[in-house]
Amino acid sequence: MVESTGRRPTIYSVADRAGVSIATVSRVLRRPGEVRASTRDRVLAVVEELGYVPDGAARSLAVKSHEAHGLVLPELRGPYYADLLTGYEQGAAEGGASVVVLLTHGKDDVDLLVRRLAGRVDGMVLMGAVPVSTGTVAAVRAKLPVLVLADRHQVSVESFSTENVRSAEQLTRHLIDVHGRRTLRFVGSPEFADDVRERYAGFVAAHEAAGLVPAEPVPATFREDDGPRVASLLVEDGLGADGVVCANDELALSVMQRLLAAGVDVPGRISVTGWDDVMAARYVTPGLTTVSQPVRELGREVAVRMRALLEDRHSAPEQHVLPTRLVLRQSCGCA
Amino acid sequence: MVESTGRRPTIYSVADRAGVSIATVSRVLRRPGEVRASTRDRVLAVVEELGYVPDGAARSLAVKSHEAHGLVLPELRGPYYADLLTGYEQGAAEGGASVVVLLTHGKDDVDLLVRRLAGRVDGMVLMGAVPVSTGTVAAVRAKLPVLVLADRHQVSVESFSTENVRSAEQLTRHLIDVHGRRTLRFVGSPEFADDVRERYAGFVAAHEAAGLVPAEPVPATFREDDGPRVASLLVEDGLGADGVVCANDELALSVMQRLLAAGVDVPGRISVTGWDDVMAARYVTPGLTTVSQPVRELGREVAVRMRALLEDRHSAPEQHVLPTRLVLRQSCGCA
DNA sequence: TTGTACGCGTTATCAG
DNA sequence: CTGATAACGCGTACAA
Repeated sequence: MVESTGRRPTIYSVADRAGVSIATVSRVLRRPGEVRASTRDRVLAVVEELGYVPDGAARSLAVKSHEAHGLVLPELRGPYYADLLTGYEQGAAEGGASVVVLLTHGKDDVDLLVRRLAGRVDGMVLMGAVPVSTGTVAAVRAKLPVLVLADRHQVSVESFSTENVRSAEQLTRHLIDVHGRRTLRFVGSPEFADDVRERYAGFVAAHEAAGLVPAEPVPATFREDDGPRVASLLVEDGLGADGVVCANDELALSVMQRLLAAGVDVPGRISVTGWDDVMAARYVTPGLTTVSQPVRELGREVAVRMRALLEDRHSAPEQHVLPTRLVLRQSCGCA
Repeated sequence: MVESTGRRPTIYSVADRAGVSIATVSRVLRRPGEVRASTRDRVLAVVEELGYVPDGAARSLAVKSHEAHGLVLPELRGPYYADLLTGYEQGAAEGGASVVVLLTHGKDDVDLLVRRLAGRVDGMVLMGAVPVSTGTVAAVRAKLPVLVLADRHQVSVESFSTENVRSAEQLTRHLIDVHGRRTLRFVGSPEFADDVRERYAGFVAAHEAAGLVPAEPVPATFREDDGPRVASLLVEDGLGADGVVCANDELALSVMQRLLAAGVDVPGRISVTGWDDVMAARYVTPGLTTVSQPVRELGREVAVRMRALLEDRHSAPEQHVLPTRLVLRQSCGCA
């Protein structure tokens, strides 16, 4: 086989030019110790000269590994997913794998894309909120290790998440016990995502523990846009509530801003809390009381676990839950 | 429970089970129209039954395309990179390509990783701020199309960026003309990144146009941590300055918070401006005056351009510059 | 309409 | 220490 006319040098081009076989070129790159120094230097010189880089696809085919993980997220707004990706990428990189990101928002053929992705990676991480059919998940699981995040609906599949119920209970309890709140509202749609469901469960638990009756949740997505609607709903309601537990910070910030704009005293008249501890939470006035999740660490741990799974595919599915941390600022009533 | 066996079905398994040749299986998947309906259905049934997904590596090898682009970023903090990635992923997906993300922060072998990545993708996007040697860039460029972002140092390589000089000049001018500021300071290290350099250039230009002498920049990275240092520096300085133009919002928010905490009136005594328009900018008090960049659109346009480059590799390098928008809030002195 | 056979670029085994 | 060669799984001329 002679040099192909293609512009990209192959292992054959290098071998030819260095006067060795392709086996030697491969060895020089993978196990330099097994090659005589003089030969090695000659080959490396040619590699450098030609700018040779092994083709990843061919390599993957030969070693039977894509050296890549798939990470499927709904979107990338807010710090949560970005931090997750950051942590995951680090953990994956430590194992020599790169990360292929698939964002599902705005795509109408998610199932197809996920299936296709399954053919290019060694393992796949699925955010619980991504709109993918159980059939597709099953098909992918049959091919490679799958880890699901922030969704523990199915116990059969291994999952990671941050603690929600107890944190939400602790937060709600704080509002009730420390700040004497009695008519709290929860903002967010529990049926929307598993973590919201758990946060509401904690909200309910705190009420029951205090002998109070929890109110029905005020439906809202994770978008800031819902803030105004919720805020005016609270105001029109004659402000029957004296505290608002929001499913995330975007919602909380937006609601709080509207309340303040309407002349409502926060936290004097009403407490507001969020979830996530975004950057804005510590810059607004009053500072937003919220819950901080170790998202970056979560991402890294997920990656590490994925690497372990790739080594030994027969370990039983585990359910991992990482602890969160309550961040008390001023919006709840704390000094 | 379905388990991943590690031995995935291949095109041969499907062909065998369906009683056809692999060519037919391949055709059914790629050009269904060329196959008789009955045969097609039989094959598809087996595909479904076995959960067959074509191996991406083998496919790439055969079609000579990785169907993937590389995106190399320093990190993922703040909304900039996340938005960029979001836009790019969308644009790439429209062309059927996935995105492999490489984060360089904290890695000490960036050049190696970038070279390796070059073997797994069809094109590569490099953020100007990533610490990669010119030699590596040259080597990668020899293999595949490379697009550089927010760095126009080398005209030979095609680049994308958002407008900096004129926007910074306009912003500075606003502080001078509208708010009567005379002793402005620029916070950020021009030598750190190309876009910071350009923003400082605009800062200088506005001064010259107004017959003022621009002060030397106050060195600072993009990190929030530098805020306190800069703020106390300004205060200790007897607050010789009546305005601070920061290289980005993180810096501005941090500086502003410290100034306010020290009892300094913002914007009464001193104006503060940022760059990027992060979420916190519209929630703080006073609202942060800043510059908004169409980052998402930028990402998408870069992806579209990359796809064009992949079609026709012989177009001359272009320098693309997207317009930005000045966002006036209260921290500059506006009502 | 369907099947055969070869090429894609690398790794790894086994002789030499 | 080095070389020849067989996989790896898929797409596709070319034949039938």
